[in-house]
Amino acid sequence: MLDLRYVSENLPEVKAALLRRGFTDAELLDRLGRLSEERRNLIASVESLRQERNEASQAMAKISDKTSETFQAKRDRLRALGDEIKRGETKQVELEGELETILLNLPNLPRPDVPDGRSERDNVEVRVWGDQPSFGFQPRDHVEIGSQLGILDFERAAKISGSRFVILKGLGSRLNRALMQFMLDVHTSEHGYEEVWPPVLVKDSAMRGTSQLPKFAKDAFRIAKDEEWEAQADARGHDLYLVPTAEVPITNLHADEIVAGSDLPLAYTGYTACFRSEAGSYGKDTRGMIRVHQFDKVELVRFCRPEQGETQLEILTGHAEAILQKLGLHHRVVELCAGDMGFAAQKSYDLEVWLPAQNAYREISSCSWFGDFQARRMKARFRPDPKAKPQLLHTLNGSGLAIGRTVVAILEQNQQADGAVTIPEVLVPYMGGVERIPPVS
RNA sequence: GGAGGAGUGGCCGAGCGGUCGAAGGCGGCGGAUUUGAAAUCCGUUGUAGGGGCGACUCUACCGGGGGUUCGAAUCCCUCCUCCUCCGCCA
Repeated sequence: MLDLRYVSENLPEVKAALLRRGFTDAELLDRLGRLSEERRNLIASVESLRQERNEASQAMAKISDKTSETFQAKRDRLRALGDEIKRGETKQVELEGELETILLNLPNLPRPDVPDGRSERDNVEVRVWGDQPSFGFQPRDHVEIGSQLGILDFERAAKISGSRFVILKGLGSRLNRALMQFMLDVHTSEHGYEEVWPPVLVKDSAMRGTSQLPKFAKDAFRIAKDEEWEAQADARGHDLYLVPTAEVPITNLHADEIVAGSDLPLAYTGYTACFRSEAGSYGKDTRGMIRVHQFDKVELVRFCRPEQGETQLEILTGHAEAILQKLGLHHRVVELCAGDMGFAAQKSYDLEVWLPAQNAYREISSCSWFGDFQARRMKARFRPDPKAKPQLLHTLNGSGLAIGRTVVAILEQNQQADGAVTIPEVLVPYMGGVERIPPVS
């Protein structure tokens, strides 16, 4: 959420910045400006009425004879004053509700250094790591490889849960588990993150804190979705969302808190299953496990002082990238253009891993710096030093990494002519010594 | 699911319907004392919004919301959360 005061006082700049990311509703911003002005005037008048009432009320307390005519007269006058205050308060609640609705639907402002652009085609390649693996044969895609090795089962997943689900089996399941362990181990013991195992069902306030709500409700799975179910008395207390990413519960760790400046930066890593409805992605990546309703991910979350944000983003991106490097997976880093960034981000890097069967780089991690955008929604603050006033934190997060897509990349990049897949060396200990998933004869 | 109990400032804990933003303690910060530290003493210490260049000032906030009242931390209603016991359960 943007700062109301900042937006009201800098309308032209805000319009220009939002335009860069394709937000063209200038009228909405003008309306916000008018409402903000109205609110300010209203507050001034209501407060002076309240002051008048407070002073008069105190005088009332000093009148000993509560039945006297003067007391009665004053009381009647104050009753009218009280009504007037109430009307003003009601109006204020209305205005602030409208303002909040607008603010909750405004995306973050891209940093000035974020490149212009409308879509992912305009993203800027920052660096490429490793070489494209070359095969002496036509590389197959992970669906083919996984099905043949008996480690991925899409048919049975569809039977049980529908489309866009996958079942991992045998060494495939083990690989998934090994990756989770490996990533968490690296981030905790080498990168200094504190490990967190959070709930995967969260309240709407948490979803609002990190900006999945209110704008992207269609993308999330919600418990108590239909009205009939919701109407049941038993359903109360279960209005929860399945997390689309561990970012939600982990970032909200410090919602409504004031942390000590001396504790910053804070760094957390955690694994969760992630659930996404993939609304509006019909026909996109329907094959395989690139885009499924449920996947596993290890997430990195950092909290810092505003002035640390820029550096922290580089650090966090490096931590995510280190996983790809240790796994020996060819990939590149791109900086997202203004038009391709997520709603809450003010600057983002994507890590894209090479998928030979698609002859393309595909996103495997997105690392973002949100400024105080999420912190304002969450009321997550820090005290710069013990005497100072609290300030909004800056938040960052990134996948470290999406495990499903990592499995895909390993299968595709490490496939052998005989149909086997080699296990990256760093994972072998986590695989109980298994060095390759053998071909089925 | 059943039965009880409780929600006050960073924490603990008082609080007659009216000078209560709220006693006291702890913690934090500043200072005195000390060679240094501990102990002790003194002072200070919430958040948000509005106005003012500023010193400053006004308003709101005692789990959330609503109500009664001239006036609510204090009375009423309601919701939420937490704790204890019983039942069920991985």
